[in-house]
Amino acid sequence: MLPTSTSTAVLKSLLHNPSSIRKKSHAQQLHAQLLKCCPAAAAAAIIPIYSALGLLHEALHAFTSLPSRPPLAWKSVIRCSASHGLFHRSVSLFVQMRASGTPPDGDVLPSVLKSCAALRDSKLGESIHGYVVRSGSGSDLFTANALMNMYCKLVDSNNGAVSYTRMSSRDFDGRNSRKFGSFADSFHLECKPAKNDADFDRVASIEKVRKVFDEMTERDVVSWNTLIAGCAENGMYGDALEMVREMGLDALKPDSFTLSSVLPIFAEFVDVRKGMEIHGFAIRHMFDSDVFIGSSLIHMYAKCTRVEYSRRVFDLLPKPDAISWNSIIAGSVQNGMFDEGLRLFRQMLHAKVKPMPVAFSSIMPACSHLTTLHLGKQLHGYVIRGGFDSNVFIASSLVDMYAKCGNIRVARQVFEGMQSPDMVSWTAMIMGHALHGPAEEALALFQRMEEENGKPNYVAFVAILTACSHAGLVDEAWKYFNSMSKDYGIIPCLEHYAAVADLLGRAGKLEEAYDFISTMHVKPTASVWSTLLGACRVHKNIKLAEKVAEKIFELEPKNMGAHVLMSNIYSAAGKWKEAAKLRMAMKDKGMRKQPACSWVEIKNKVHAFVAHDKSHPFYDKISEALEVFSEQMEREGYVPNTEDVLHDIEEEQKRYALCGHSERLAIAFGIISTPPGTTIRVTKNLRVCVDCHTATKFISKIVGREIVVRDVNRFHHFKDGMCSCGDYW
DNA sequence: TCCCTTCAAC
Repeated sequence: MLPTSTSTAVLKSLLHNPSSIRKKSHAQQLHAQLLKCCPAAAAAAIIPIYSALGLLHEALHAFTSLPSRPPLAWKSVIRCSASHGLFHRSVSLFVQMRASGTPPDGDVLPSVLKSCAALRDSKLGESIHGYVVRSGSGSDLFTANALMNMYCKLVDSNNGAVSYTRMSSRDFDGRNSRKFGSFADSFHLECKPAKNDADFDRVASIEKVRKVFDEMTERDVVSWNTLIAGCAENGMYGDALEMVREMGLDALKPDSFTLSSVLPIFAEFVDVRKGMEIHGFAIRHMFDSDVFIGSSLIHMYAKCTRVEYSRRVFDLLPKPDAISWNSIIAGSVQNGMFDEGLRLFRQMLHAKVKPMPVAFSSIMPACSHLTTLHLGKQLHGYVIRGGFDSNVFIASSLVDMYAKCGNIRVARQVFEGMQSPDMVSWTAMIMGHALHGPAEEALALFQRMEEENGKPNYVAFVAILTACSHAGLVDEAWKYFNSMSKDYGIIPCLEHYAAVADLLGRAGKLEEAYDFISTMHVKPTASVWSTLLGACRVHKNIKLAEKVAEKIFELEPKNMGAHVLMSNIYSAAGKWKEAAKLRMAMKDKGMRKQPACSWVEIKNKVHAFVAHDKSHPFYDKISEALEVFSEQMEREGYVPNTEDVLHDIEEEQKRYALCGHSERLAIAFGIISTPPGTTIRVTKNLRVCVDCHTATKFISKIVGREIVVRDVNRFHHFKDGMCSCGDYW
C-alpha cells in the first residue's frame, strides 16, 4: 500500500522505477495522486505503468484523455492491445500514430508485426515491412525476428491440397555432429522435394523468411527458432532439422522452443526412436516439465501409438494446462480409447481447466465412434453455451458427430448454418451423405464445393469415391478417380484405390477389381483384398475368392475376417468339408470369432445385444414382440432369406437363428421401450445381413417408425418399408 | 519478438 500522501520526490522515483509497482491498486493510487499534484502530466506518466501491468482498459482510458500523445504513450497502448489479442486495435492505433507524425521505433514495430501476423493480413504486413526498411529498423534484432515470424504466418495455409511424402524410419540416417552428439544425430532427415503448386507456394513464401534471416547482421536463438518453426509448420521438415544442426554451428543451443517445434516432425513421421532421443535430451536439460515440450511429447508418443508413454509424460507434468489436457485427450481418442478420452475430458472439467475450443473437436470423435448421440448433444450444448459454435473446427466435428451418430439432418443443419465452411467441413458433410445415402446428395454437394470452395483435397476425393462406391456408381467413380490426378494433381493413395476396388467388387466386376488391386501404385493391404473377398461372397465366385484369400493370409495369417468370410463362402456353396477345415485352422491358430453385437441407445443409456443372448432382463418381452412382428410381416409378404445362415441345419432352425440376430433384438427392444413414432438408432459391429435388412424394412412400415442402423460400413435409414441404401450395400 | 494442442479418412 502506498502512503496516502506521497511527496513529489517519491512520485518521481516511482515513475522512474515503474517495475516497483506490481499491483493494480497501487497503480490506481499513483494515478490518483498524480492527477492531484500534476494533472497535466498524469495520464502520460501512468499509461506505460498500466500497460506494463496489462491493464488495457485503464491504459486506453487514460490515453483517450490525453490532448497530445508522447511516443511512449502510443507504444504502450499499441503493445498492450497486441498482447491482449486486440490486433485490429493495435494496428489501427499504429496507423493513427503514424498519421499524428510520431516516429515509431524498434520498440513498437515487433508488436505491430505480430498483429499483422495474427490478422493474416499480408497487404498490411508488406506495407509495414516497407516502413521497417525505410525507417532503418531492419537491423533491429527484435524487429527482424518479428518480421520473420510474420512471413511464416502469412504463408498460404489456405490450400489443403498438400500431401507430403511420408517416410519410414529406415530413411533416417544418423550423422555425427561435433556439438550435440546423439541429439544432433536425430536431426538428419531427407525430405523429398515439394511436389505440387501448394508446396511451391509455401516454399516461395518461406524464401521471404529466409531472406530476412540471411540479411540479419545479428541473430539470436529466437531468430533460429522462428525460421525452424516456419519450416516445420510448412512441411519443410528436412530444412527444419538441418537448421537445428546449423544453429549448433553458430554456437547456439536448442532450447525448449526449438524442441517443441521439431518434435511434431517425429510425430508426423511416426519415428518414436528419434522422438525418444529428444525426450532424453529434454530430460537432461530439465525441459521435460515444460508444458510445451510435454504437450509435444504427448502428441508424439500418441502419434506413434505409444499412448502409455503419453500418459506417463502427462502424469509427470506439474501443472498441465488446457493444451496438455487436450493432447492427452486427443491422443487417447485417436488410439481408439474412446471411453478413456471421455473420462479424461470429465477429469479436465473437474480440475477446473477451461477446455479450449479445440478440445471439443478432439473429444467429439469419441462420441462419433461410440455412437453416443446423447453425449454428443451434451457437448453441443456446452459448445453453444461457451460461444464456440462459430469455430470452424468445432462445427466440422459437430457435423461429423451428428452424421456418425445417425442424425444426418442435424448434421446438415449445422453445416448449412456455418458462416464459412472450410475443406474439412465440406468433406465431413460429403462423407456424411456418402455414409447415409442417397449418393446424389453427396455428388451435388461435391459440385457445390468445387464452385464455392475451390479445389477439393485428397480426403474430399476419398469421400466422393466412397459415395460412388456405396451407390454402385461405377462411371462417376472413374470420372472422379481420373480427374483427381489429371485436374488436381493429387496422387491417389490407398484410400482412393480401396474405394474404387470396393466399388468394382460390389458391382460384380470381380476380375476387373482383381486386376485393379494387383496393379495399383500402392502396396495393397489386407483390408483392400478383404473388400474384394466380401464381393466374391456376394457374387459367389469361389475360385477368385480362394486366390484373394491366399493374398490376405500371406499378409496377415491371422486375419479373422478373411477366415470367417472364406469359411462362409464354402458353407454357402455347400462345401462343408472345406469350411470345417478352415474353422479347424482358426481354432489351431487360437482365433476366436468376433460375436455379432448391436447397441441401441434408450433414454441416454446404451443397451448391448449379442446374437442369441437371452440375458437381457426384458428378453421375454423382446421375443414376444419379435413374434408379433413376424406374423404381421409374413402377412405383408415377407419371406425369410436363410441364405446367410450358414450352418448345416434344418430350414426351420435357420428361421429361428435369424430371429436371434443381434440387430433384431436391439430394434425390437427399441420399439417396445420408446413412445410411438420415436426414431430407433441401432449400431452393429458387423454388416447387416440380407434377411435382417429385409425384415427391418417390413418392421419400419408396420410400426410406422424410422429405424436407423449403422453397420461397419454405412448407415441404413429404414422408413415406410424402404431403405436409404437402395438395397445396395 | 519465437515454441505446443485441433477436424475430415473403404
